[in-house]
Amino acid sequence: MRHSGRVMRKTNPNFLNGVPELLVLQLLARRPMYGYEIVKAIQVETGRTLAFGEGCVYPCLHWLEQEKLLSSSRKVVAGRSRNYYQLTRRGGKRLEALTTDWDRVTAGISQLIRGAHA
Amino acid sequence: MRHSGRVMRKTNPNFLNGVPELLVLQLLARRPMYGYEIVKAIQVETGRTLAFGEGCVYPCLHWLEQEKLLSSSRKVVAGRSRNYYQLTRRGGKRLEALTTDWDRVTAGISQLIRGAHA
DNA sequence: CATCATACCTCGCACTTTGAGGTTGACATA
DNA sequence: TATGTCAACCTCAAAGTGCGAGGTATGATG
Repeated sequence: MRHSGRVMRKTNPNFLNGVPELLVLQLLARRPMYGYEIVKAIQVETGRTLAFGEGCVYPCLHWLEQEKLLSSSRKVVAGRSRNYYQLTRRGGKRLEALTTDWDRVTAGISQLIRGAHA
Repeated sequence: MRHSGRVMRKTNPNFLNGVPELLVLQLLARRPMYGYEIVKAIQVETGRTLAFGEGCVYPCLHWLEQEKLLSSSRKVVAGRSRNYYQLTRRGGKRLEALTTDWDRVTAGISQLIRGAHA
């Protein structure tokens, strides 16, 4: 992910890296969530396979918001202040694109692993 | 991949990174190949989805050999000097492990993407 | 003989994640 | 009321990774 406002990668899609971005967008497509919640959700919903730390997720959220893929709103729930993030329309499109990319990448790798009957 | 002889990562498996290592080992499990050939093979056999450059593959090969996961032997074919790499027994075990990891990771991510009916 | 493709290699840069740190406020318990 | 613990946010240095561009040398093609 280009936290520093860089360009899109040319050859390989941002994957094999940008996974956190995909997961965050996917989770937020279901319902608005706040950062801390997302960190936990990634652990739980991947069956403990993945665990991206806060130091990864928070910067990711900030960058996504800056890019207008997410919008945020502070809410106080149960005496706690939370910053809820929500998918924008652009974010939705982005999610679609990333999901397609992910599918292509895994398909490609599977193809090679399975022995490439091509 | 730990080109600098580092330790295994604690949380997330080396994937979403170590993909090149997986692909290289997998290709060599089929038959011995030389570096340049591997670079091209990855492009072709993933259906142009992935393209790891020589600057990625060569260091990877060197590291794998150093770790005794591969062995190499120079051969002259068609007037060209080629360095053929071959999987060692250790390399085979490593490949099994990495494949398992890869399956777990993709399963985890798919689970989250598909909506986690857990 | 110039140019291209093969075949090997290395390095620096940019990017990403890790892991550990810090802050604030709520709530429990002793 | 002190202590601790969790929720919730945040940041940063360090380590890991791949990209892209560089470089060498040989053989084939025109």
